[in-house]
Amino acid sequence: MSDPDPELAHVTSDLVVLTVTEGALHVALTHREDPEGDGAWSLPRAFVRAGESADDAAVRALHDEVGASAQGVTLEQLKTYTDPPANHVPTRIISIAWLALGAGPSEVRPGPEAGTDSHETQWVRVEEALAGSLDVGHAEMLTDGIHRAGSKLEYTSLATSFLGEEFTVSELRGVYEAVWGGCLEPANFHRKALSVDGFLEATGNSRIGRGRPAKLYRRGGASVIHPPLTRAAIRGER
Amino acid sequence: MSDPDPELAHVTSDLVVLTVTEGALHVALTHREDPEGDGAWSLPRAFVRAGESADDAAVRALHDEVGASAQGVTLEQLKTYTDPPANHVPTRIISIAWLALGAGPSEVRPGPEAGTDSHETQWVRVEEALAGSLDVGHAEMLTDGIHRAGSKLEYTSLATSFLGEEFTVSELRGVYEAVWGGCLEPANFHRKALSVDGFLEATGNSRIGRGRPAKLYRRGGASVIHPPLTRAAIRGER
DNA sequence: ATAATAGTGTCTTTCAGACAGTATTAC
DNA sequence: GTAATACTGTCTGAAAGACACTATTAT
Repeated sequence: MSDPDPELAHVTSDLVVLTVTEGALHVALTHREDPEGDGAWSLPRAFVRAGESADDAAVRALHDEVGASAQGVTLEQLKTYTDPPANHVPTRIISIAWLALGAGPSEVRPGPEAGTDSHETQWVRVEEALAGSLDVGHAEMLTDGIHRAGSKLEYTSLATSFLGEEFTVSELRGVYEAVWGGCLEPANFHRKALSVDGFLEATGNSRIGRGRPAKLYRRGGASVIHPPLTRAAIRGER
Repeated sequence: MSDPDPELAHVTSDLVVLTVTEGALHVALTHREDPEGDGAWSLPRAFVRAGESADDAAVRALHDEVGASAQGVTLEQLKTYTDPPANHVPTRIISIAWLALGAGPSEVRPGPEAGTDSHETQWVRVEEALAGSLDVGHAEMLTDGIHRAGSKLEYTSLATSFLGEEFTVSELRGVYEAVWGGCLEPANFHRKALSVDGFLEATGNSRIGRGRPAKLYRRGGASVIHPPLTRAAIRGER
C-alpha cells in the first residue's frame, strides 16, 4: 500500500432527520444566517472531533441542532460523500450521512426567546426542501435517506419509530403513505399489520376521533416484518 | 456549527471483493509481509489521495491490489468505519468499505515471476477468512459485505455479476446457494429465474456437462427482481 | 338519520414450494 | 441399459388485493 499522496481531511456527520407530521414527510433543516442575506439551508451536521466516533458526532448533532436526545431515535449510517474533491476550502471535508428517525418535531421551535444559540432548526416538507436551495450535496443525501427509509419500511418495523408510544393502525398507515407517497387500502393494511407476529401490541386503550374509536397499539418486539409490507400495494396519488 | 476540536484524518477505501469459485464464496485478501513473520491478512485498500474521490481510490485498489479492472465489476459503498478513535498512530484513519462483485479470480495469481510489486492477493474462503486473523475492523467489514450481498441477491439481478458473459441456470443457482449458504430446489429456482422479466436472456447456446446439456443465458436488462427470489426457500446445509 | 372512521368477511388470483415426471446427454 | 443433470407439469396452501359489509362513535 505504498501511497504517494494521501490526503488529510475533516470529517462531518450529516443528519437526514425525518418525521411525519400532518400526513407529510418532513426533514429537519438548519438555516445558516449568511451575512449576505441569502443564507442556504443545510442538514444538521457536526464535525467528528478527536477521540470521537462518527456515531458520537451524529448523536451530538442530533442533540445540539435538532434538540432531540438519541433516546428512541433510530440512527443508521447512510453513505459517505467525498465529492467534490476540492473546492476553494483549504482542507477537504468528507461527510458521513446518517438517517435519523423518531425525533419528533414536538420539542423543536421552542419560541423565539428560548433558543440558547442559533439552532434555528425547522421542519420542512421534503418536496419543498428538495425544491429549495439546499447546501451542495445535501439534496443527494436527502433523496438517499428517503429511499432508504422507504425500503426499510417494507421489511422492518421501522415505521413505528415515526410514532409516539401509543398509536392507531390508521396513524401507522399514515406513516407508510407519507413515506411511500401514495394510498393504501385501509382494510387490507389493517389486517396485514396485525397479522405480523410481534409488530404491534394492543394496549387496551382507544383513541376517540371522528368515527368509531380506534384501538391503540405500541410497537412489539419484532424488528423484521415477514412477509413484508410491499410497496406494490400503493394506489393513486394521495 | 461552532466546533472546538475538529480532527484531521486520513481516509482509505477498503474493498470486500467477493467471488464464487468451486461452489464457495471467496474473498480477496492481501498478505502484508510483517518483518516479525506473523503477518496479518487484510482487505485490499488504498488511501484516498488529494483530488481523488473515494470511488477513485476503490477503483485504484481494485486494479493495483486485485489486478482487476473496474469493467463489469459492481462497486457499491458499504459503510464507513471510524472506530477505533485513536490507537498509537499519529493520525487517525477512517475507512470507507466497498463491496465489489464480479472481479473473478481468473486474472489473479499470475505466477511468481509476473508480479511487479508484492500484490500478494489471494482468494480465501470466507469462512476461513473470518476464522483467521484479519486486520482490525476488517472482519466486521467482511460480514457486513456478505450480508449486503445476500440481501441484494433477493431483489436485484446482482447474482449475474458473479458469473461470466454466458452462464447456465444451475450456475446461477450455485451463486445463490454459495452466498446464502444453503440449498435451493432446482426445479422451482429454474422456473422462477426464467419467469422474471428481463433477468435472463437466452443466447441459444448450450453447455455440455454430465447430464442433459444446459441452455446458456446472459444477463438481461432488468436490475430489480420482482417478485423477489426469497431467501426463505433455502433448505438444508449445502 | 348521516357522515365518518374502524374493523371483519370473503372471494379471486397469484405464486411459492413440494415433488412427480419427462428430456437429453455421458458412460 | 444406468446415472446424472436439465427441465416441465401439477397440486396445495398461503397470502395479496378488491371490495362488500358490519361496528361504533360524533353531529
